[in-house]
Amino acid sequence: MTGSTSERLVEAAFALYEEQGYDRTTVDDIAARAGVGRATFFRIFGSKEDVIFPDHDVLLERIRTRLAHATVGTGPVAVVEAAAVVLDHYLAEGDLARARYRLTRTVPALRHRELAGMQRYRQVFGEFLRSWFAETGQVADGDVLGVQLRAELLADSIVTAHNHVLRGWLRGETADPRTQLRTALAAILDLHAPRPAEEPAAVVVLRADADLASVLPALRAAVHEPPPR
Amino acid sequence: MTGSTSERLVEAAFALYEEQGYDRTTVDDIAARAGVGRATFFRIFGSKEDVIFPDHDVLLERIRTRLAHATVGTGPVAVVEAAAVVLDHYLAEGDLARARYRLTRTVPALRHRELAGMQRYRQVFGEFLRSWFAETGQVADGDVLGVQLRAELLADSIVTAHNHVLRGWLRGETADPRTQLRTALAAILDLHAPRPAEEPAAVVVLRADADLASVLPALRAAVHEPPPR
DNA sequence: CGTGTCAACGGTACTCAGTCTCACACGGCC
DNA sequence: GGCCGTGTGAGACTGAGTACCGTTGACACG
Repeated sequence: MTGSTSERLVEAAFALYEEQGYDRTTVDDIAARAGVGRATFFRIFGSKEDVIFPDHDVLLERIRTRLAHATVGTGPVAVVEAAAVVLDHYLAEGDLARARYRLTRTVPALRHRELAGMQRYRQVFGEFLRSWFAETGQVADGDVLGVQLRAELLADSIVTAHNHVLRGWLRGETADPRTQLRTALAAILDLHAPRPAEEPAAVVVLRADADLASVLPALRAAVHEPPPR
Repeated sequence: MTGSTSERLVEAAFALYEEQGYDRTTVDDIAARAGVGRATFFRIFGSKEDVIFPDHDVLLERIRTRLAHATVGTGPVAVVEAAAVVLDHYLAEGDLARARYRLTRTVPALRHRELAGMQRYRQVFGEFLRSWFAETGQVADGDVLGVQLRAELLADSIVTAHNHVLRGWLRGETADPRTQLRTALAAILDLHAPRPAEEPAAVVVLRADADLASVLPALRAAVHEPPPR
């Protein structure tokens, strides 16, 4: 037997779901194929559906920490990179992600579970954006939509854009999903940006794989420097 | 016994879910309280969760017919009224909608079912918007986001705005939810409307995988140089 | 070396959602 | 009367998910 118990269960589940279909596969089948007891399956994965999904808790925590490091001026950067964290995870999964895609398209129960998972990402982004809008005054006090709704709307867009790009890659239609996501998110952030725009505005999205704090001073300096004549 | 079998089952289900909790209520309990057999329950409602939700199929069909009557110029009007159809349905439910709200906030299984229901509305709006965008040329051919994604984004916003207004009313915070929905949707449609004239704005997406210094020239150029007219 | 502890696992019994089948009652309809 | 479609109740059955118990094995500590 290779791999941990958890890995063997995941492999067995994916294999059986694809071979004989989700409905015709029992948890007993999966456990037997992985060489463990049925109880062990339910100890590791709470349900028959959870086996095929990534560990959302881990992913959400990574997003939260990335967003928590955002300062007043770097909200958009943090959002883009947080979304990129999730995308990168799926890209790294490769065939596993593709197999999951085939299943979620076919089995309603799995599609619903995926929806429930996505909602948690919306909430995390939404909560961040709500406080960010409030702190930075991005949304005026007398705004028609209000801070709460504007945060929800943008959070929806972020998640939807991510899923759109991801699906494109899963279908093999996208060569460079990472830049596609960044481009899309830049356009979306521009769409949601405050619109007293008579001034020429610039939305700059950077990828700071290294320490963000170390980049910020240089970035500020670069922006505030007089242009070379 | 008053009302049809279906109505009695709904009443019994709501009552028992609130009295003793969703998990501690069995379908047998509901059927017994309504004075019918267990099989009858599953004939009318497919599952234990479906009892408390409105008939989405009917509602979706109403939306589809309303959207189908839209001409090239009346897209936004159709969208607003289609959303209003749904809102009006919930408003007419009154206390029933409020009871459902209490349950969906509390019980995860019901929250997930609600999410699955909402997705269908997103799809209906999304499909309409996609063809409407394509037919009217609302979205340019060389658009960064593309017709498909733009339709998804706007569909998300419509559903989210609806839910936002509805929740506000369910919590007793809103006096006039109908006009509030129309106001919000107007603002959202404006947000997603094609930008009239190309204002001097620069969206710059950079990858700073390497040294920041190597990127700075491009950054300065983007920030300070006037955009090509 | 013996012994306590703790975590992971297997096994089993139980509840209950959901499906299916069969039998029965009721109402038209010829 | 006989016939048929429909709605219903009853009961059997599968399988997910939970709870509990006993076992094993690793790892200390004496």
